[in-house]
Amino acid sequence: MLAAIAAPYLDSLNPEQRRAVEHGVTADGHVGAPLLVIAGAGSGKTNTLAHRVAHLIVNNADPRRILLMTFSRRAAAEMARRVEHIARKVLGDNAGVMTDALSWAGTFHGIGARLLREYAEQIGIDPAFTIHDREDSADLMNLVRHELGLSKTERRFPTKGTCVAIYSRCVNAETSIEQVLGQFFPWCSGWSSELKQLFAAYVEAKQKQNVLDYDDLLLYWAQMMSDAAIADDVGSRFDHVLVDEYQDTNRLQSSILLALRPSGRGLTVVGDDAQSIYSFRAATVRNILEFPDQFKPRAEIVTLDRNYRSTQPILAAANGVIDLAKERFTKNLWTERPSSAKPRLVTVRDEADQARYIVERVLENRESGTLLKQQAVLFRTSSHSGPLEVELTRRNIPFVKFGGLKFLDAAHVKDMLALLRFIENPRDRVAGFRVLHLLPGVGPASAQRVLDHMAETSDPVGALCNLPSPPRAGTDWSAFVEAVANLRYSEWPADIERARLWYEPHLDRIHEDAETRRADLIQLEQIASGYPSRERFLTELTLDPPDATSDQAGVPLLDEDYLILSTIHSAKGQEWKSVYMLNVVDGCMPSDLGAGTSAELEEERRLLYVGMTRAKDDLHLVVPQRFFTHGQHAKGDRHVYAARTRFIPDRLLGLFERTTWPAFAASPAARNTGPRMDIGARMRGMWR
DNA sequence: GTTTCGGGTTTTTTT
DNA sequence: AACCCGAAAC
Repeated sequence: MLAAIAAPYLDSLNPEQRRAVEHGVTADGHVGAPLLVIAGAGSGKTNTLAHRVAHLIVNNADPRRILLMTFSRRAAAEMARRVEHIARKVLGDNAGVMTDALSWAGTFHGIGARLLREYAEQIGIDPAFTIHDREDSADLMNLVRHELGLSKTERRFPTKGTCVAIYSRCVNAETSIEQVLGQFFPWCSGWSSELKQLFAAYVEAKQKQNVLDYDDLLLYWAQMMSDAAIADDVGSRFDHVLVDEYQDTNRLQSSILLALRPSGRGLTVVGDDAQSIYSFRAATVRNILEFPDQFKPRAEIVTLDRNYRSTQPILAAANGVIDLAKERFTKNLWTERPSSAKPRLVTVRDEADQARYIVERVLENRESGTLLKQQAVLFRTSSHSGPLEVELTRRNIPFVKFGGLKFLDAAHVKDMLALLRFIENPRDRVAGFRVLHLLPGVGPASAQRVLDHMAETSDPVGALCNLPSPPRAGTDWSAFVEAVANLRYSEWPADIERARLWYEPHLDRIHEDAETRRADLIQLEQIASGYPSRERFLTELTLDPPDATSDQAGVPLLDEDYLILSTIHSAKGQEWKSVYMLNVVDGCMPSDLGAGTSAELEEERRLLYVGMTRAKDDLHLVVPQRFFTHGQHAKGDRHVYAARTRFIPDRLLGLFERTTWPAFAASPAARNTGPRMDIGARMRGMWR
């Protein structure tokens, strides 16, 4: 066994990081025993993983045979960039060539899609499948539900979204309907036989239409691996498999991993049990906890508990929060970054003051040299940032928002994508339905007839061309057929412009604000021109949608400065100099929807922990006391009083600096702006 | 058959 | 408040 090349680039690492990087690496291509890295928040996890990959490459591992799975494609790209940077120190200019060959870096879903297209023939599927996102899946579920007559039951049947959620959890958690219903959807437990029937029909519909949903990308991959010959073939393509954010993977993903490397040799997983926040997606922290014992000999465990990100007071507060968790975590973080400034727990009157407080602090920071980009506002739920967005717009402060509504969720963007998908895969009924619906005079019945006709033949587009116009579609029909026929054979990326030209009249007719929407479509066209083919564009856009929205139509230019707004979920893995957390009150954190079971509550606690540990120097938790209620009882200035989050009980208060803002309103009762408490509203609220 | 209107229900986070 | 579904009007 050849000793590994020990290079000076490892000198910057601490002993534990170095162990994680060097574990099982030798210069002769030997593949080491499995490795689990427990990497706390801010412990240099990404850096360590990047060093490990670089170290493998420097020691003659073939980068084309390294599989690197990350949580998002953005994380994969960042990893590749860092690997090249590190490898360059040793390999010089060759490093670029080597790391470009790091072509198997992406998400589980992305890698799955790629492998499935490649192995399509062997497993009997058409490689030209299209991929349904969550909303498409719900739409198809709805169509199927309708066909089965489950939409007009005596008792109300679960909504399409709920059906998809149940289905998805069964698949991803590898458990039965009964178990899933009992544990997570108790109000639907009377429907288990109907749901089974529905899911069977749903699966059949997907197959007929040659579409896969998100879950299928994992499920088909896992199933494919149950064939020994294929599993061998796929497994033998890779010498090393590395998985990041392993705490947020589900059972299905761990099955895939195990099938890929049954012995665990060459396998590295990295994660933090204290940061698991995706259990709503069936992720389970048991994956990471049980990982070592899946193999014999056991996997090596390396724990990174030194935090390089946050100051000591910030870390102390975050540790205080997570210490109150029901289960003990595998480590406690420590730091050597002293500071006298405790994180602030700021009480403000209402959400408007909360927005003003943050804007003031943000501008103050910018005055003293902290770019907007180095500051972030985090929140539990996308809509929480509404009042702040209004204030930022009013004061002309640019911002980019991550999480929540996506560019691709806009109806007009979906329309365009549906048309392209329909061209790509004419059997995709959800896409076809959506496109046909755009034609005036065409409703569900006509659309269904057209799609049925197409489904019967081996040449669906040909059938479409020969079909008579539905009764009331008029001249729009021939324009549509012509557009489809032309697009079928046109060249990428020219077809997207053609598609837009066909769509624009409909856009004008359907939407009042056609002008702003048109700008989105032009932007979509620009995004599209960056992809080599229609198939790649559709696949990658579905699996990795651009996740930012901003006050401007497009994403701001890279050199511009802007404030970051993000859901805590989307803030995963990131860090900022200053972090502000909105609505640190019970009902928002924990979300009152997520406070049902104890497990859900614990996850909400970890969510607060994840948010707090994003901060390097400066952390503000803002607690508005009063919320104007919206929704059903949105009349007049009805409001409710909120309490500080239960995750920061009195005994943790010493870890924070408590302030009230604005400063002169030391006690809310001292304000003469109205009664402190609307006791009548509270009493009435008890019975709603 | 399609569109529009009204009443009842839902409720977050995302690949 | 937004959404979904069913029923009446076009």
